[in-house]
Amino acid sequence: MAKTRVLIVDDEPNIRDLLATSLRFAGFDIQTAANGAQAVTAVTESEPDIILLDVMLPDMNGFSVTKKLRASGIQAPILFLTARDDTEDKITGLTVGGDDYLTKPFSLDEVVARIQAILRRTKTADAEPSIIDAGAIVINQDAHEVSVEGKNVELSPTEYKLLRFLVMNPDRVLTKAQILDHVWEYDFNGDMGIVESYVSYLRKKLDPISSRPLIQTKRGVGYIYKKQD
Amino acid sequence: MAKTRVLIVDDEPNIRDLLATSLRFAGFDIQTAANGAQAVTAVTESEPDIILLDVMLPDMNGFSVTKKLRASGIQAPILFLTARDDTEDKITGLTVGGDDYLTKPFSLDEVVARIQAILRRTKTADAEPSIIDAGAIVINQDAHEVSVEGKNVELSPTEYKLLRFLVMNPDRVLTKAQILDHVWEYDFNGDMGIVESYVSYLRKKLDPISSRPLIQTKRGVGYIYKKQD
DNA sequence: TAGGCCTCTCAACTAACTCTCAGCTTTCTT
DNA sequence: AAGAAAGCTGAGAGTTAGTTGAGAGGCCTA
Repeated sequence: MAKTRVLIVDDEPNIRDLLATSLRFAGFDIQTAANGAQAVTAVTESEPDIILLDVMLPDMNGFSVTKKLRASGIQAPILFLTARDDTEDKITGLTVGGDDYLTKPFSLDEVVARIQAILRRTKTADAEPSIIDAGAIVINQDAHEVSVEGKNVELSPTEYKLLRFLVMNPDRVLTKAQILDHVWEYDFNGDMGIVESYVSYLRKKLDPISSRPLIQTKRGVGYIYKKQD
Repeated sequence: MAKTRVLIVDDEPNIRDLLATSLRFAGFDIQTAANGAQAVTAVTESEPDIILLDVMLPDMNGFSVTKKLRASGIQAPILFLTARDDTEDKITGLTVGGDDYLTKPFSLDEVVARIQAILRRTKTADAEPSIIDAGAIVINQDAHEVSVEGKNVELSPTEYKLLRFLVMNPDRVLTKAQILDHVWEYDFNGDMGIVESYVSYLRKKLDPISSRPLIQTKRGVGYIYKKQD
């Protein structure tokens, strides 16, 4: 299967680069545009499979761009990016037809997860549930549910994202810096102590119902989740 | 089974796009026309299974278009779209046969439901009632009746639509934005607090007669209805 | 025109979550 | 064996998300 083509439309170069780098690494084929006009040009040159679109662009807003794109016959789903405080009025009517939105500042892992969720839903008509099955831990992404050896666990949003990141990268040590960069919002500026805290929270919830410690510490390096012992 | 072909006839590009995107995602094969003349041309090219027709078009009214379509031998049922303040006389006489009408602004979920209702009625001669059977909750769409574990519940129109949307997407978290975009009329521009209010109303009616909480909150994500626990 | 249902808004309240910090334990180094 | 570094965790402050009651206003029916 060819690489999925993603078009990133955002006027802030920082965000654009952050997304481009991160998504390229995640295996996507990336194109970027800094405003609505460029976006319209870009889609005609190479039709993307999905579009990441900032709702507030210098030349036009999300609705106008969407309209122009749709008018050019583009049917690719759109993941809208909005500022936290835009979220009441600006997004209504956006999550139609497989589209979705994400508020800035987001976490990189969340962007990838959303893209995959959208593509899954739009590609296959009747989407089978998206399940990450990694041995002892099974995550149902549609229902946002986690089970350990068959038993359900209730997790807070951050605990969920952290565990998902660990489980999606099994048998690999992830440094605290990597975890911070992927799981926390990109403008988070506390220290890595928070990762330790949340690993602790997870262990407190997971280990009592598991037959073995699930998240292991690699001292001086980071944390690892192993599919089997 | 091949995809159902829907022809959308409306002069407002916004509405056309909204409908096209939404219905395409719902699994229909979409064609569009901006006026009566285009509509007549379109139906001859590819015979639609159902037509969504705005009653007030720039070049001719609903009666004329219908007459022309019928004259070309098209028997597909028509779902008329009318403005809220259009008086009764604009509609009377139109909804003969399997036809029906819907007032603007409508909700997207409602459009899909109506289309399916019409197709059900016109396709199978002896219409068996359309029942959504999702575990504890059973919805009879023809009778607009809801039962929880066999017991009947009276719901207001909005409560009904909200519950239907949740029940038609079981075991999947639906965000407040998705719910707002599908269940509420497309021009609604209040905030998502209303979804919370209506979930609260539903719970007050459903939970007392149910053996388990039916609508669960996924904090930071949305709401979910699970077929079984 | 009054009464009743319905929709929607608002605000108080509650529960849950995020993050920081400090003191503790474990592991490594010399 | 002692000290340093790294990691763990409980407590708590501050914030945010979700729930619910009260009520304004619209619309329909009697």
